[in-house]
Amino acid sequence: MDSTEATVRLLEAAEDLFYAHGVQAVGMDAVRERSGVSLKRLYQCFPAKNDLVEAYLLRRDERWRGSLRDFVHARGDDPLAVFAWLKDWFAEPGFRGCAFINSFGEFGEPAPGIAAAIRKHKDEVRAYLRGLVPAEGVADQLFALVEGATVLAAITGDSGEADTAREAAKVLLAAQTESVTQK
Amino acid sequence: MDSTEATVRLLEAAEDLFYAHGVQAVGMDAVRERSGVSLKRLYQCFPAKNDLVEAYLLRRDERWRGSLRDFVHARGDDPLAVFAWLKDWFAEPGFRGCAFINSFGEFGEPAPGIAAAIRKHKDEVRAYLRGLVPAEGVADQLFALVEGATVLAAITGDSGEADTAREAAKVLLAAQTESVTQK
DNA sequence: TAGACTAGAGAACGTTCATTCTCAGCGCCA
DNA sequence: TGGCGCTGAGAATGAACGTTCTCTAGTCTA
Repeated sequence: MDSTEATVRLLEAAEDLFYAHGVQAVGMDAVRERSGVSLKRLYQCFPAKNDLVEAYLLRRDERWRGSLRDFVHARGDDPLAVFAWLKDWFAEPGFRGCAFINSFGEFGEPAPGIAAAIRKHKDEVRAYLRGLVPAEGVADQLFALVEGATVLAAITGDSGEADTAREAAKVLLAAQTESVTQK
Repeated sequence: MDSTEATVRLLEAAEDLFYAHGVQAVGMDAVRERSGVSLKRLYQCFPAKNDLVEAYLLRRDERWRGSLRDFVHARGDDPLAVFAWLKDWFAEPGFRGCAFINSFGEFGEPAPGIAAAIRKHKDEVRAYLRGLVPAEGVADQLFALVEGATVLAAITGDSGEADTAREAAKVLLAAQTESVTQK
């Protein structure tokens, strides 16, 4: 096993474990066991746990947004498709809310790299929604709905939160169209 | 110092510390130091840290909702006042997001009492909003906005998220009125 | 084939922290 | 006054865990 394969296996193990149980609850030994990579190699690839956490977040950000983007793009970049994607996500077996919000909660004073990764994710999602919705204000409103629905679905375990948010988004998008038409 | 005063001082210290730094980052010794209550007494009042955490959450829930309720009631129970209150909250010096969402993130598998306290808080807030807004669907939409704005304000540090959510709420409430009027 | 480097397995170290124990002091009741 | 029980201070315990170290064995090169 070369170093790049070890890195990938570590990141996959870390994502599974960190997302499922929380970062603090998972020891480096658990990552070693699940990845099949020795501790020595682990610390060669990631000199400290914080580095692994940061890499986990950056990787998850890419994959999460990629999945959303592909799904929505296949539906003609309809902003409402975002909420259909959310509903699928909420209903997945291991769904435990937003990894970035959870990490934010876990670390009172996060290491700088971790804090940056969390903010980066939210910034990127916001930028993506702004690209999807002409009016910037409305994009930000949808963003708040997305975050709220995610948090509530995680806590209540009810994927129907996506439908509630979708209904709200529909009204907000229609109101935007009207105000544009009136001008 | 009798036992009830010790309990109050412990809860106040716990709230300050747990909210500011996260539950896991605060040791029982820090609670002892801040409260001025001896470790022995601490463990008499709360046999384990989880009990203290649970009591902290239940107490914070009461106080948080009380503050919101009073503020909104003083403004004629206008649902939009909720977002004015949020904005004030977001701008407070020590604001670090929703204690319940943060705790949810901290504990991958929370102790039963803690999980129950988190769910209770969200259930109570939802019920409160439903009392404030006639249409149940719209109340739930506002709830998602509240949660989303809180999470984003915590991560970005921008209390303006409250305004974004308020604008969205205004549109949603107006749309509700229209649909009622049309009937 | 000898020697140098490397990897893996797992022991070891040092720290943190929840929880419990010890001990000395002090009020309270006979 | 003399013991009894409770208290606070803080040491002790035991576990978890991030990180490093040791040792053994294999592999590649000259």
